[in-house]
Amino acid sequence: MGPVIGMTPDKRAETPGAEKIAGLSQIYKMGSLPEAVDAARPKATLVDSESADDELTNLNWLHESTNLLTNFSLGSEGLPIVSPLYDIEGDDVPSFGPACYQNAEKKSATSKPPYSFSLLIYMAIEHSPNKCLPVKEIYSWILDHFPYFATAPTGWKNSVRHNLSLNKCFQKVERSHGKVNGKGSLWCVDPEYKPNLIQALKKQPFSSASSQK
DNA sequence: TGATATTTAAACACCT
DNA sequence: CAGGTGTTTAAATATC
Repeated sequence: MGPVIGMTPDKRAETPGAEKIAGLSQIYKMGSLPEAVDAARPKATLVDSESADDELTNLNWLHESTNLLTNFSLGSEGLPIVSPLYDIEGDDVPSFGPACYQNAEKKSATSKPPYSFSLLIYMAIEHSPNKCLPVKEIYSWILDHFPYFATAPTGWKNSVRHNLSLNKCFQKVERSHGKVNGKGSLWCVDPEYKPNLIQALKKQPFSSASSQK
């Protein structure tokens, strides 16, 4: 049978800037492709146990973001200067300017954020204190920062999960001992692909919207 | 125009 | 058993 008979066509109509991303597609080709991907991954040294889940609403950066707003720097052309703060090479570099989405955040209050799900997930994970998040927390992060999803149809969670499973950028880390909360695994960003994601983020046209299409 | 990415929907298996 | 989680397939559409 064929359900899925075309999603409401009007959906497309209202996602102006959001579509332009194609970020990953590009990086997939230009970036240093997978190769050693399964070779050695840091495994994300799982957090000890739970300190992760607790804090996740921590939003430390959020505090700053208030200021960031002011601090926010748009590229000369409106490109999201995502990072004067981190290097693509520094594998750690925790700070990523939340400022970038701060902006998007506002616009996406009612409209779809200009980021693909992969990017959304990436941001959520990167902001967690331990760089690892269970799906549930990913949902929360997205909801917190992109209220659009609060009212969006429920399918987006499915999409998030779909992305986690499908996208090589994300790796699952099982909570081996003790299954702590007993709920699912933690997800983190494959360091190998991180640069790619960052690239994609940089490319976000923000909401150059208004003229796409 | 074809290839690839993204999004969305849905079915299913597994686990708690 | 129900609900959440994770995987997979499929189709429509956008972008390169």
